[in-house]
Amino acid sequence: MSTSADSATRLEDTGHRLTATRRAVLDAIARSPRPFTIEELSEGLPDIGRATVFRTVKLLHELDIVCRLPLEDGGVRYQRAGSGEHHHHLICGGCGAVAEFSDPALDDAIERNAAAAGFALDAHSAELYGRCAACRG
Amino acid sequence: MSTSADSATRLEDTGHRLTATRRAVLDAIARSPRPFTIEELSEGLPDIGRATVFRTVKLLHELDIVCRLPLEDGGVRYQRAGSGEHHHHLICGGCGAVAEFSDPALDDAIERNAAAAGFALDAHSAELYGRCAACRG
DNA sequence: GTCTCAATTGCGACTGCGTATCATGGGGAC
DNA sequence: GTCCCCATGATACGCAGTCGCAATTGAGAC
Repeated sequence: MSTSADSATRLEDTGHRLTATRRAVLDAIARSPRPFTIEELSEGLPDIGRATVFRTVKLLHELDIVCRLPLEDGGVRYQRAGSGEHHHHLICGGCGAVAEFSDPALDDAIERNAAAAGFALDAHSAELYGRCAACRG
Repeated sequence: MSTSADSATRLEDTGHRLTATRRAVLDAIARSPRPFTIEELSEGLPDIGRATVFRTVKLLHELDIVCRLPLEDGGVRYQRAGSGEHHHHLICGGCGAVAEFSDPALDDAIERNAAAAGFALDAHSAELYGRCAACRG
């Protein structure tokens, strides 16, 4: 699990300033128990401008400190990146919980299909939507 | 390959009216050689209101007549649904070409991971981003 | 410490995509 | 033809995200 302090280090290591504002955003993200929207994050940080929250989350996404979750309805939420490793998401439509998983077989299948079509793969996304065990009860 | 006429039939079969406006939208989509944005479609149909184009494409998407392509940059394009069967997309970042493929191994991997996490799967998406053979030349 | 300068911030205006409202028009069952 | 209701167009609106710019601030140089 990456901490707010780890993320701060990553920011500095990549040549970005570690400002009080960014610390506050990182802490708010670290405290968030579940995937958040920019709006929610911004509400919890009333002294920080909305544009800055957008800019900061965008930066954190570029640094793989947070990951972006495209939702089934077209909306977007963000979440701390667990390990930094490549992974996919299972998103519960009931409670919004997100589980991460990685599976070499899945990645293999993706690469095989890209190669078969003559594509050089840059990136891919795979999101699974359903109901978690708790929401099926 | 589904045609504009097939789509018209599907519209009527599902209890929707086949109006001149909808025919025009279906024809414009059938004529589109590559994935289109609502904006592009609307430009080609100057006599049809923008809201109507949005409404019509949304309806066609619900009927699986067109499919929605989320792009790497967060944008969205649409495309005639090829077969109506379940499939995934390879999207070229160079020329915008989209190739469809389906792969039971990929779907198996997805279902296996959902089951392992205790999720009941409703839907999933898998988009692959890269460069097609022509754009790599 | 303090100087300095580029990175960062906040504000507010702005853009773009998509939706809601509502009066008008047109399809098709009868 | 009549009637009802779906579909349409125009426009206003809402929302997410970005831009421009002036003011602020971090952090290395000294």
